[in-house]
Amino acid sequence: MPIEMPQGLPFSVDTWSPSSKKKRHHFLTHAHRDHTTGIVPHFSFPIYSTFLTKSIVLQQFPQLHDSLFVCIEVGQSLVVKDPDGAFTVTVFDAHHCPGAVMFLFEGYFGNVLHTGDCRLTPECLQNLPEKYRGKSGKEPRCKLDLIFLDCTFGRFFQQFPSRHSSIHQIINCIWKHPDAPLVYLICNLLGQEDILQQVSQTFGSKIFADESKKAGYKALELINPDILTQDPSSRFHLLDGFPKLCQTARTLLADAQTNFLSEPLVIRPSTQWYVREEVSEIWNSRKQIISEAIKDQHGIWHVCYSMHSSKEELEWALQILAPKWVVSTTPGCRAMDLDYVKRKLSGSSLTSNGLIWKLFGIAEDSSSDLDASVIEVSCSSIVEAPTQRNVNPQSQTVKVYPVPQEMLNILSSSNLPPLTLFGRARLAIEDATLLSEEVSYPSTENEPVEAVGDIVAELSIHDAKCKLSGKSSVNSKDEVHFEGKHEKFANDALSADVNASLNSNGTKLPISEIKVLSTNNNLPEVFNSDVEEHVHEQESRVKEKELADNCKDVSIILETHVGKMVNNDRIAGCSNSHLLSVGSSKGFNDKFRKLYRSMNVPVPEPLPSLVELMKSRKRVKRNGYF
DNA sequence: GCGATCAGCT
DNA sequence: CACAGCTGATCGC
Repeated sequence: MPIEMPQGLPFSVDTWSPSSKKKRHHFLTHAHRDHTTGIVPHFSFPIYSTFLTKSIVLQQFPQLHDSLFVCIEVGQSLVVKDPDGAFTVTVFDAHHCPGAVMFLFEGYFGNVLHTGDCRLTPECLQNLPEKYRGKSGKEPRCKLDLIFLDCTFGRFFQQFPSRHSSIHQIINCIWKHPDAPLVYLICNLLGQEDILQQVSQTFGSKIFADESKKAGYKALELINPDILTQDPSSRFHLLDGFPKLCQTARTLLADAQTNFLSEPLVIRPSTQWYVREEVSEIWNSRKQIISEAIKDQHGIWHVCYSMHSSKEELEWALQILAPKWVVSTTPGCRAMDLDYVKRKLSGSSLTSNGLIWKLFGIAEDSSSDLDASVIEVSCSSIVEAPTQRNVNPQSQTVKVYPVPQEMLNILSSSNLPPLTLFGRARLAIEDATLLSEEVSYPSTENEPVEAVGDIVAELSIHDAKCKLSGKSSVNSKDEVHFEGKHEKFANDALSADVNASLNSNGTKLPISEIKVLSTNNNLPEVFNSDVEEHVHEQESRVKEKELADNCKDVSIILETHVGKMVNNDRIAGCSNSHLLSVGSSKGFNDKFRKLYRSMNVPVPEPLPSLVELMKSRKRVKRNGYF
């Protein structure tokens, strides 16, 4: 659940509302629906995202136009020019779902990392610039001023298996049930493609996906079309988790019984079942790592598959990054549950961090006494979701640790919307005066912005007289003019919005000028000595590089005003470049061994039925010879 | 009628 | 409390 950025930041991340539309730059971390809610009525140029995220979003919302997006890939940096000062944004893999990234912003506002939704694995952290990572218990050379952190499971103590391990558990579950004639996989979320790919690869079979339920796996068709089949005789079926999964599972099992068939397998890779109180309590009391699939009373096999970090992973990441300030991007003030945040607050170093006050639009004034007592801050959900009905402003109260006196004054003066320290930035930026506010920010104590990555492009945003012209391509350094009745635009919705912007902004619209400054291959360094991880890292680099190459010249993106740019081949080529040929028996054993080695797990025993078959073949041979 | 928003469900 | 996403009800234009 994304949150609005504080008024001191010139950009929005994953929010599409009238207030975030007033920001000058818009970033999209990934294409899950809860991060694109409102994008159709409240989009605004430019939207920065990866090529893959853009492609999925355009598929979901055909009303949007390709030219709204500026593609930026993992490992790349952009220098974005802004009236308040240029800032650099660098993109890192968020290990959440295909196309999902974290954004690191470095500029006059300080150094801000927005994780989007993420699984902050060691590998994920290693990709961040070295200066922001503390090593061997030491603090990093350069501290992040602020992290917007995905605290979805910040209250969940249970360790999550790695995604590799989760997929292995699924494969093992199937392996252990050779008699199951059908295997139903509830995997139609963006982010579960790896499961289907690995299952398909391991068992040498494509996965049946019902054409009538196409809406559920549209993104999958874009990312891994090769592993799907329309042939219902496949042993593997994609199953929709909705509606009433328990009932569906029971029906499938009962049908098999009626027809004297072996039980089918219904496998649900998800974290949801494990985080339910009754289940999580059992796991916590057992102090066991979730290492295999579990069957519930409905006959559904659950595998813990998480696209978000556990509390443990978050604590570990914060220890490494040692940020000055943490804001949860998830509701419920969950950053407050993190030990790092609690320690930080009790350390009461808040007054020294004037930069943060400015970001949140709070003047740093004379009285800087610290009130060492614990205070209660009203944490009304009405600010978080102003459009929600039936909300009780008094419903939530959180404990906050020592807080500066001026903060107390501000909170009690009540002319500002409630703000939860460290819990959640929830600032209704209703008065858009922030853009015109003359606030001079001190330069950060940190070193000057440095560009990291493959491509450094410069983007300058300025107000340009808006003429609609029929130009279908834009060269870099060209100013973009719009003229007349926008007949060259293939998409009516965009055109409508251009008109809307013209009206509301008095014929002015911010236009970007993009200039590619340089290209180099300085991808972020890797310092881990673990060879396996390093190899994996290299593979994902190759993938990233391929994607990056596809978007090398940022101006290309702007040249695609007309016609759709959703290029299935290109995307398929990227994601499947390392895919083994499905269904091929040639060199199967080797590939299996490689697959399992790559997952760092023992190679499983062959299927009992296969062993039986091999034995019988040997018997036949023997009988033939003698 | 259409689109936005929300509750409910898994 | 608790993924992400779908469906259907409701509201407002």
